[in-house]
Amino acid sequence: MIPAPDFDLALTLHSGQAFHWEADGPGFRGALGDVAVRLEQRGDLLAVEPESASALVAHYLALDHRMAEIHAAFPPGDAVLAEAARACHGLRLLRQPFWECLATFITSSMKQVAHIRAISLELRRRYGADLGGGLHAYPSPARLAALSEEDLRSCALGYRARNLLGTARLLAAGRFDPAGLAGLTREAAEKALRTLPGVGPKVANCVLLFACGHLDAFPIDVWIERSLREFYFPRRRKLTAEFLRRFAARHFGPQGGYAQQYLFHYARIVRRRDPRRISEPSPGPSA
DNA sequence: CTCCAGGTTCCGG
DNA sequence: CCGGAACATGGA
Repeated sequence: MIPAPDFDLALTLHSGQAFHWEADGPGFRGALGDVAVRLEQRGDLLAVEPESASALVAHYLALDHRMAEIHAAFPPGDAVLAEAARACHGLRLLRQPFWECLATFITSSMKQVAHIRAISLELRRRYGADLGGGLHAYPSPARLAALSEEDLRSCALGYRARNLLGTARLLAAGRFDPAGLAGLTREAAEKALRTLPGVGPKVANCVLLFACGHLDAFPIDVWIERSLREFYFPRRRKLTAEFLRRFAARHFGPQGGYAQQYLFHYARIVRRRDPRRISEPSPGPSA
């Protein structure tokens, strides 16, 4: 048992950061890197099996993030963000292993969350180390690099197969060193990541936020774009990616990553409740 | 059947 | 620099 105040395990594991956790009764099972663990929340405590993985789990779940300070740094007058943050109480930005985060988000483009999950689990099952109990580690760059594009396409990867394979081969060959990102600024790290095939601004920022600890990273996907458009710029004709990026950095500040994750998840919650609440990108009351 | 999904890349103006 | 289109697959 480890202390986990202001934390919501189910919310965190279902917030679209990692895609491989499986419900197991009131708890969850999954691979944390190459360690199989079971997690179960009991109030402000977290039961971890095996107990020897407790420190690993606490780090992965970012239980040390000081949420009060993070929320205090949000723009004071932003009622939308305050509402989203309230709805997402207990959500943490994970510290995921670099490679599986990068790889899963390369496979995420133009895919629903359920599809990303299916692809991730299939890659693990076929090519990942068997951890017992039906759990598998994410296959290493070297393992994937040895496969053919056809192997990957048969995991329902579609056109993403080429990108995943290309990136896996660059890492396996030592032509791209993840450790080299550690000392870089967010901007420099993003630039380096974007040299990889299948990694554009969105995927790069996901990796920076969910794996590299850059809490100012702000991935802009279709959901965030809709939210920003609807809540912050309902009357503006066109919103370029660059404009939104600058706005987010200025408005949400150094903890923008948390704001982003709250807005992302909130938009999806609201949409489930009422599909018309978050509108399509088409502007204007002409309908 | 049509539309869309946590985008990236390439191409023509 | 900008808008558009191609890219695979499956669920709603």
